[in-house]
Amino acid sequence: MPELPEVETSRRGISPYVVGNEVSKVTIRQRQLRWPISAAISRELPGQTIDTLERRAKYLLFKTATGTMLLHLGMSGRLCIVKHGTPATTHDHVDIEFANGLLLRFNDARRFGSLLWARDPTKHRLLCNLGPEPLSGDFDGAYLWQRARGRKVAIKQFIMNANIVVGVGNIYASESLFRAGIDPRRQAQRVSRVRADRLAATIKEVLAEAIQAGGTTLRDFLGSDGEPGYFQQDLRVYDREDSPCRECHAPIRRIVQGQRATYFCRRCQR
DNA sequence: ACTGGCACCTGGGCGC
DNA sequence: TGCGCCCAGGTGCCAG
Repeated sequence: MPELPEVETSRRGISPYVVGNEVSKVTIRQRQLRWPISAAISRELPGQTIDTLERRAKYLLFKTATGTMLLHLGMSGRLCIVKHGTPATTHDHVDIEFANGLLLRFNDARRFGSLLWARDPTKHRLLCNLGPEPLSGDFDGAYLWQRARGRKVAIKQFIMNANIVVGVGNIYASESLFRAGIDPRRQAQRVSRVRADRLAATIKEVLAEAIQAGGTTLRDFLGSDGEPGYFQQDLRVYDREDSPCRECHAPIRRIVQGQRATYFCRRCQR
């Protein structure tokens, strides 16, 4: 589920039901996520209004008058909006109830997600060292190329490093490298200035397209359905091992880099 | 300062 | 049908 486009899709989906509403109750069924859920969540949140719902990297930021709730979906986290009294099922770890009769439910089978409290999120240890947002003006080829000086790590792992740029997950790393025609194994420092421009552009393009596609799944958010998203049909290499490249028909290869699967076309990517 | 490897956790799919 | 194995969209932390 949660790459940056999915997190952004979730943000847009739940925003209308959350922003401007008062929290009436917090129910925590499973406190042990990636880190224990901050005790401050159930202490601070009830009685407060969610003023804004923002996203930084793959974190959702629920801002209130006294602080911010940070929510990360990890690998398997999902959010849905349901009515009060809707029975919880397996892995429904947290409910944030609102005075309007609805509640925000957090479900996370693998429990790699997290729910934390911060007075000032910009100073939080998990957020303060993050790289720029990929869709912002702060991220471009010049920046990417500059940061890659002296870096021998493979370009795929380099763009997945959140200190360099946030939000490029395993799927979109492969997809943007394919579109840029760059071999994922190439050392970061060996990507030319011109191709760094190209790569920054394809990262923005792929993420923007995926948000667009994810946006089409927003409709039945209230129904709490797990939403598949439509970007899957636009994937050119991810999860397509041995299938023909859509450009040259050579078989798509699967390799492992940093214990993660990488998919690419040997002929199209150099 | 970089890099690679491990850790956290559950569930689905596959081969036998 | 059951069991063992591998894989999964993230990312902080550790040792070298």
